[in-house]
Amino acid sequence: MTAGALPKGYEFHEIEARSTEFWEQHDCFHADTASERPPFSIVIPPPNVTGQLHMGHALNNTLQDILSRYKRLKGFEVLWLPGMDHAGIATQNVVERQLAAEGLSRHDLGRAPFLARVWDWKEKYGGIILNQLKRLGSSCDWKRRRFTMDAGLSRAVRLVFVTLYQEDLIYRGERMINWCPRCMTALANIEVEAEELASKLYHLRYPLEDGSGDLVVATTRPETMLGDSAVAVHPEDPRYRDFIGKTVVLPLVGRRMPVIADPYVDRAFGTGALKITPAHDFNDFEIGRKHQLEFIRVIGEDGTMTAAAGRWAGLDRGECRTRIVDELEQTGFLIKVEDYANRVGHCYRCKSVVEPSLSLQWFIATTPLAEEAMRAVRDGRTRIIPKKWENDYFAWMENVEDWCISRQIWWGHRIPAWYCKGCGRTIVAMEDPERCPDCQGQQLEQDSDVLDTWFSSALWPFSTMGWPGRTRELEKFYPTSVLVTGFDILNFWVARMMMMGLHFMGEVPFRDVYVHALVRDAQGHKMSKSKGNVIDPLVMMDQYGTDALRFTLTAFAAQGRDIKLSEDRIEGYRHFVNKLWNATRLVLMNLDGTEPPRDLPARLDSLPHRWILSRLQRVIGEVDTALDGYFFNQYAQTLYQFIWHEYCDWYLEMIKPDFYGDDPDAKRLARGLAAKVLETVLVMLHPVMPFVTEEIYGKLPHTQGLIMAAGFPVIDSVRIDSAAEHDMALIMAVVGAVRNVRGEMDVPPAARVAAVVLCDRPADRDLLLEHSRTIGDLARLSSIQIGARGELAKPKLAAGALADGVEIFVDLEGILDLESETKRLLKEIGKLEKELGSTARKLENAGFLANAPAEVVAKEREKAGRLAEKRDKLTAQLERIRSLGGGAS
RNA sequence: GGGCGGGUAGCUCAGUUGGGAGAGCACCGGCCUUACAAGCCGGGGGUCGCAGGUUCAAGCCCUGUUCCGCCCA
Repeated sequence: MTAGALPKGYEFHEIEARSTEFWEQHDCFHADTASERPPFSIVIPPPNVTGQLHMGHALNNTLQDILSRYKRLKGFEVLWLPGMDHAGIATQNVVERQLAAEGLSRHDLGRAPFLARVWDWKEKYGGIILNQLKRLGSSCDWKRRRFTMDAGLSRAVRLVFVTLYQEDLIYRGERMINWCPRCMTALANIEVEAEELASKLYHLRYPLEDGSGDLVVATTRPETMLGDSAVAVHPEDPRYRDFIGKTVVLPLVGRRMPVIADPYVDRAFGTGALKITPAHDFNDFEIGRKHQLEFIRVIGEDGTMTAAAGRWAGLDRGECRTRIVDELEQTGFLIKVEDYANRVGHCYRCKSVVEPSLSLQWFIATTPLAEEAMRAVRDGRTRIIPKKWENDYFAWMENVEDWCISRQIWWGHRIPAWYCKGCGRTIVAMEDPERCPDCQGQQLEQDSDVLDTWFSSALWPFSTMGWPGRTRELEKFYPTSVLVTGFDILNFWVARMMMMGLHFMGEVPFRDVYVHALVRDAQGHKMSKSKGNVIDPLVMMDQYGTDALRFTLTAFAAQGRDIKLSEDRIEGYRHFVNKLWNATRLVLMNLDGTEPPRDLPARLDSLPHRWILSRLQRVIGEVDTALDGYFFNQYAQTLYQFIWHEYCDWYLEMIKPDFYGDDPDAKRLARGLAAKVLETVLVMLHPVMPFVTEEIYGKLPHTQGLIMAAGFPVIDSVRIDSAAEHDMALIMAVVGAVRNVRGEMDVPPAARVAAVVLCDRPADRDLLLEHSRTIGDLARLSSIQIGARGELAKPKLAAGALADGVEIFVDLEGILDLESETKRLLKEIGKLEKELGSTARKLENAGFLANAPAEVVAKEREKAGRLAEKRDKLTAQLERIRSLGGGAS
């Protein structure tokens, strides 16, 4: 397809919509399990079914898309498997809020009708984020989309549960857990976020029963005193040695409690005496078990005080604290109150203060699973990139605690455990049991809890591919090639996938884990709705185009650093999209509807062509290195620099005369090469800017079909041409020198000036002579004379400049201001002197000459010579100007 | 208290084997030069947090120190 002129600006709205629809309709990203191509696979970190696309998703999926498209271009059979998780607590919350608006609770409906309602909601609103991902250009295999509550995945969940139970790796027991009184469910430790609060430290006096004195304890939670069953001191604390074994009387309550000794107590904290509430604190729980203390639950599931709290029963825990403090103060048991900053656990879903609580729950014994998961990273079966995150992974794995997997909600995978009312036996089975295998009783009651959402997410890499079936997907695409994710869920999710993958598949779930940064606002703050600093990716795509957004995120995705994003930057990169578009316009305009030759001559004579091809080969290499090593920012910067500042700024400018000239061969060559180089960079750019590249690619000659089917360019080492690069550098330097003079002297672009170029090296002189017309065009010269020193007369009133040993005089008769030219030369000479100084110091240093590699010394010598020559020439020019009456300074 | 990361131009950041401090944006000056004013050309600007050390040579390696951020207790 050959097209004429392109519209003047890139209209992304229509083009993006068209491409997205086309890709989807033609199943462009469907992975073929029968393909002979080598596999490359990614499973998406499943967004919540309740989710809306935010910048974190945009980054995460842009990076996955870059890898997917890159590998597709490289000839891999790519599977990028999309889907969502059911987000148990979050989704239930959403639907419960809807119900609340109708004045109903889920209990009013009952379990089955409530679940039906959640499914309804899911069907209606649950797919939003997937459409947003499509809009972002994500090249997922959409036909293979999965949901953690799908029948297949649910079966996998059940099999895993049953198997682990049979292996004694899942058990039910009464343990301390974190309880969210708002969500009314247990949480895993990892789901609790510690947040610093300005609170108080209350010093309470506990009198000894025998009247011989008092113990003062310090606590941030005075209401828990109602559940105290001991006071602990350090066994070696001389202050309290005599108290050990005695009995204290709990104020207000009157309970008699022992004073025990335990080395856990921190003598330096508070008073050194610690009240022990075994049912409401993790550490106290351990002490309580060790010393066989009484466990008294005074705070209930809904956050109100229980009957065990006596006359405070029914009060909210906060209210109770106020009342207790009042009463203690009135009765003289409150000694003092200090301000105290402490870290308090909050529910990561609803931000309520969690209540450590003794509770009967299901757990996974994680330690045995963690062993293998650590080994897999240690021996490199899975790499974590950047490597520093391995520390976090190991730190967590080494101290891993049993994972509480039961949740007291309804939306999720129901725990496949039944309790026999007859004999009390627990039955865990793949198929729902009808009678108890022990007593044959039919009074079976299923556990009402569901599993933690992360339980099913932990199976994602293989459950989505059809496990426990032995599918072709698993065969071809497991283990997956890479997992791309944020560090915030490294332990929530990645660590658990490692454990489950290794245990059930016998293989790691992914070869690489690429951990990317968080997207923050321009000030470096986390984006949050409450702060109002959220930049909505959908709005950005609307305003600047998806490619601009994607390119921005990529250009900033340096390993190990957070991304500080602002709208300005997105706008800035939209300019790049536009630049690319306009370069294409220029090329197409000059093709003039012709089909230039597809194949390039083996040998090219023209310098700009040789140069751009040589640079292109190097760029191909740099892009490969960058993407293979997950250096996304480098990938983006390399192409930006090459396209804008080499291809557009120099190459296209230099070949314009060929386009406009009469030489048919030169014209054909320029047309062919300009198009060829553009096509090549488009392919390389396609992974990050799928839309604009697809659109442009279709308009170039010789291209057929979609850009994603084009092969990724391969370095053609024959085209690497150091001589051409060297020659171009000289021409660029000469042009730059003239432009510098013009700029400094405020010569308007329209004014053409004459120049004399003096160059003693014959080879360079020939080169400049050969390209004198190009130099004249680029530097806007009216005439250019080139010769050896002494051969040509210098213009009378000229500004001089130097480039690589070449001396250039720009004739500024009528323009030159002697004073400002003097100033300019002095400035230049000053800069040279400074540089020369540091070089000279090195060369005078005997140690440097003796120890540095010969080539480094030679380089330094050469540099010193060059600088000195330059300085001398400029000084001579300065003398000339002064002799003409320039500034005396 | 422990661990990790960071401090480089006004801002945001590159700098992957130690050997001439870079980019983008912003800023200043000149331009509607027929792809692009969403553009072109030129320019100014840095004691690489601080102090030591290793080395002929340190933004880079080592030690200490300070500030900021995150994680854990």
